[in-house]
Amino acid sequence: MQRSNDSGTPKFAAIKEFILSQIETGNWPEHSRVPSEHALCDQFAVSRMTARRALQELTEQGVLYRTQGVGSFVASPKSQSALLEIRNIADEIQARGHFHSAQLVQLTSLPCPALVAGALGLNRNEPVFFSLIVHYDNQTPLQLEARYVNPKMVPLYLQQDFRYQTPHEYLSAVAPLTEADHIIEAVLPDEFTCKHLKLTPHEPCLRLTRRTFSRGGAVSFAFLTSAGSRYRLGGHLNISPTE
Amino acid sequence: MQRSNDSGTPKFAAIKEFILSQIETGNWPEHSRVPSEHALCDQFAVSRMTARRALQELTEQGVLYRTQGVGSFVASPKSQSALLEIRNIADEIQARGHFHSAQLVQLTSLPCPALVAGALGLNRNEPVFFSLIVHYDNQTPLQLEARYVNPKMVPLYLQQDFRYQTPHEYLSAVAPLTEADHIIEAVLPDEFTCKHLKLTPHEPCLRLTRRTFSRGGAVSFAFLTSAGSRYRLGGHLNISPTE
DNA sequence: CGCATTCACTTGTATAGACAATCGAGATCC
DNA sequence: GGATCTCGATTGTCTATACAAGTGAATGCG
Repeated sequence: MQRSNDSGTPKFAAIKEFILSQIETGNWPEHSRVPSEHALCDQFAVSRMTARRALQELTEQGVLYRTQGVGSFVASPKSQSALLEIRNIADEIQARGHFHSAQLVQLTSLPCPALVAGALGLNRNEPVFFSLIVHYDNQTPLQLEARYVNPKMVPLYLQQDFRYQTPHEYLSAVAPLTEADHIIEAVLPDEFTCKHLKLTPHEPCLRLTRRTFSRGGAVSFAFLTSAGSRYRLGGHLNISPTE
Repeated sequence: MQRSNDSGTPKFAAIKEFILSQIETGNWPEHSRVPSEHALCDQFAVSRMTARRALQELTEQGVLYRTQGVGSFVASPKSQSALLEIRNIADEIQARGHFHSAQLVQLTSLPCPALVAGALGLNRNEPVFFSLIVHYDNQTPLQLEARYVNPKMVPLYLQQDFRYQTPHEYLSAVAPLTEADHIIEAVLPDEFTCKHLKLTPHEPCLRLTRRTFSRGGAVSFAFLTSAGSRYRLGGHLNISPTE
């Protein structure tokens, strides 16, 4: 194929990355003008259709907005929720101007419970990695994250230090997310959850059960319990009751 | 512009509509093969780039899936939750093989509460339509739907009989959905909700607050409270805590 | 039979050019 | 000054073509 380099990266993808990097570093602030299709043609020595494709895809992802006869511009960062992005709780908390910290309660290998075995495609009692973390927003406990991880997909999971990097961050790096299941429930916290989130047993909680997949198969199965807070759902979603 | 007709419809859009119509009428069932780019070129007398664009956009919308070297195929209808589908609770219940019924508790015009006024872009105490409905799955109450509707967008709302047609069905018909906000919370039911959903005050509930828009502006603002059930979230979503 | 090779078909990336539609700014006219 | 016109810049649609890359089926060989 006609490629700008030997790394296998298509040219339009290289242009997208360039534009995204300019936005991320703050060089191109919100609502600032992005080079026109013609300018990108010159800059990257590509045809207009290729430059156009980069701008087009970024527009579909909500990174840019374009107006015929005027130009292309950087969109508001908040609408940049790409396709299968699952946000990192640390990023969320920092985006609100707060301080995120995490307390590692448990990090171990244990025999796989039946329910988890089914979800991750493992055999019952086969070893599975497990982490239990409390996420704090400033000094307030916000979320209890119980996560089972498939050792075949992520063999070095137990060696990580999750006080400095969330499991989500680490897993995103080693096993890029391709798919996810979600179930959301309203539950009352058990004694253990009450203790870690400093709740009373009558405060309702949202529990999000999330199973993530990467190219090779099921990666992790997580229970994210949050103190009765409100969550905004965005993106293209459908919501259906389960049996 | 080079156009296949004088209606102002671009050629690629005409091809998309053709493909969608074949799928909707059942002519092209799930997983069946869609004409190749080359075949569409001949059929519509367009260049390959134009035929390709139609297939491409339908793929991005989840209507088709394509594999290099193999072909393009009709995707599963369930993943056709494409852009902004919000399911109808009656359809959901019937999809589970159960019987849906609805009890109309209240249907009236009332002065707009402040919170609703902001959400719908109305003035405080200006009249707003309000409906309160209990949805049953077989004989079990499943969801309490409290909905405020913008009279400017849907002037005939109060004339409908919501025992036979859900508000969602009616609104979809008269004001096609273009956008929606969602907030999900875990709450304990108030006395009124307990009564209608036959709950005890200690059973946690999921409350989905949904604001819908059509082309002309905000259409409705609904509070959907469900007895502690589990909800499956699908589609491309992001979930973020609110302030 | 089992295996590798070849080949046709399909999708993916890219080019160079054309005309259409829209907008904004500057020039022109009254 | 204010309204109108023109024109350049920019994005939107489309063509015709080329080569790359993946798949699957047919073919040929040992």
